[in-house]
Amino acid sequence: MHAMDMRWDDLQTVTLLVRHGTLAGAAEALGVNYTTVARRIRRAEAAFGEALFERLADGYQPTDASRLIAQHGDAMEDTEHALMRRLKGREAQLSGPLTITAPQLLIAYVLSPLLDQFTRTHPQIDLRILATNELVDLARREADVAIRISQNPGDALKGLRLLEQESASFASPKWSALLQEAPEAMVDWIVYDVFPGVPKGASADYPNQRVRFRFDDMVAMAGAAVAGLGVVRMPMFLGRAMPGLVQVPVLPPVPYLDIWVVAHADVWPSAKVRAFVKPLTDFCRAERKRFVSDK
Amino acid sequence: MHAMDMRWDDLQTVTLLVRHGTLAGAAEALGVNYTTVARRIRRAEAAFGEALFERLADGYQPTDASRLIAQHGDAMEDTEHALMRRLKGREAQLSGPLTITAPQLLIAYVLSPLLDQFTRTHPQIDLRILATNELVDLARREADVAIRISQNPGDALKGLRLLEQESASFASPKWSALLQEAPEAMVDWIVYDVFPGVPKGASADYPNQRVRFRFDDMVAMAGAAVAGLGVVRMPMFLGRAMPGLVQVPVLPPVPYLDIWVVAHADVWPSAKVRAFVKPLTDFCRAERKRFVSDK
DNA sequence: TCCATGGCATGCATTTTCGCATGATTGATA
DNA sequence: TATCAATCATGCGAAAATGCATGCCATGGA
Repeated sequence: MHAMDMRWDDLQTVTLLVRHGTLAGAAEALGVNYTTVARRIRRAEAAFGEALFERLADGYQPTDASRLIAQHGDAMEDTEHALMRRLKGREAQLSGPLTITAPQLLIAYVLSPLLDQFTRTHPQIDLRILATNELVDLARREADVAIRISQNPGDALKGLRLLEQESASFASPKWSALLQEAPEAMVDWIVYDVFPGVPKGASADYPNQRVRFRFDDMVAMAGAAVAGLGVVRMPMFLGRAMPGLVQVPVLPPVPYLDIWVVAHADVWPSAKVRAFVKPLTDFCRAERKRFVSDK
Repeated sequence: MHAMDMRWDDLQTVTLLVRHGTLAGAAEALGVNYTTVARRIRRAEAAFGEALFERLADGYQPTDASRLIAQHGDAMEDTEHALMRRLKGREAQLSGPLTITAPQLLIAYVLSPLLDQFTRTHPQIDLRILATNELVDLARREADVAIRISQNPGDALKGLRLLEQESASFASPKWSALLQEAPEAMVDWIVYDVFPGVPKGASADYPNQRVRFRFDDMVAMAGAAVAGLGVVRMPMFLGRAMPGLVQVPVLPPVPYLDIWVVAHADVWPSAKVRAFVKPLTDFCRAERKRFVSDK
């Protein structure tokens, strides 16, 4: 290690190559050609006077030295993300990008009109929507705002509870008719992977119940229910909104996870976030009845 | 703030420009031409979509945004320094640069033979010596090893106490003769800025003492003493080694600050540091008598 | 008032960096 | 076993970044 003339760009490149393991992976993360990554690595190795990777057929294998670099590079990256969040939070203008994330089904069946309205009100804001059930990392600025179905906002996040909601059992009209005629018949459940087993609180009027399918995706479950494969526990709003489904009394309405809007505390004050959250809360207040059973 | 395509090099450049205030200053710190700094700043401003500096006649004045960037850039720099220390500490080979710092006078009158020997033993090590009384920042790797005159090694540093030493009063032979003949005559002190006032513990045999000069530099004080301007309290080793000075009994030998060799804990294990510290301790043990009064 | 100094902007030539195309190697797959 | 996909190395021309020289402006002192 002689010159020690280290560029921060090269530190970042080493860090990403350790993280991804291949030139192509690191290059994509950096938004450059993979040849560039290879050359920066060579330059870094020259600067340190020490090999940082073993070149193997299936990628670059980090050495102890490069792992040490990556460890510190990760810390530098965390600081960079903190900076970017702070800068985002300072923004006052209602223009430029705003990335939000929400569960696909909430967007598809509930939020679309709000998003339509929002982009009309703020044509200068470039709204990007991540419709996914994955937990996107707000600290790393994968999104600015998240609408989440959970019991609390989470670490280092600020947020508001938008809605309380209930879930109930839904199925095809055919199933509905069958249940009415023959309550003692076997009830086939289609359940969510994360809540395996027959839902708790099922009515005693239906003595025979079993789990027939376990899915990892609610879109697919709803489709299966429409196709008549069984009964699905789902949020009220979804069962009511999906054509081809009707509520069935196997599982009476029970409280379900709340719906929150959250952002990193650094980003929360940003004008664009404020401009999004305000109409969102109004919208949810107006739509509240769709989420709970009629009383 | 739109593209947000931020390079770490540019973050570093913004940070240094905030720190130094002028293009030339930041450029020197980066080792590039100042035009390059100006261009990187323009690029960063384009990336953020926001001005980061006010161009004034006497330099670049940071805005709130660039101060925020610099704050995080400083943190990233700290991480970089930590990395460099760790890498330095891992080094096993006895070649390449090693930077040490010690007080000028200690080098000039005591350590030179050791340094001579060290470079003969390790010709592959490129030894750089910062002879200064300034506290160089070992955390920022301004030096790898420091020899310091103080009571303890300091934060986050590892070290060994090399020597205990005493100080006493020294003056020119002329003063020495005068003091012997006329103890009641006025004794002129030349004192160190950091210890203003007549040194504590001065002998009662000399009733008339005053501070005649206050200096900020021991080299100059010693020179003034040789020139006969007064009496100086200085470490034993120095008074004994300086031609033209003799010890005078105004201030009997009293304990003085210890001499330590220290390094950052991350750097301490490095082979080169080990190779330097070992002969240094041996050398100091052999020279110990020069630092205390004959008993 | 004039000049020296320190700081910055701009245009041009050079150096460095980068992306693309090609070819080689490895490991998995049909 | 043959093929395909993924990965890396290398050479070449394009693009970007850099350094240098020149000129401008403000400030402060002689």
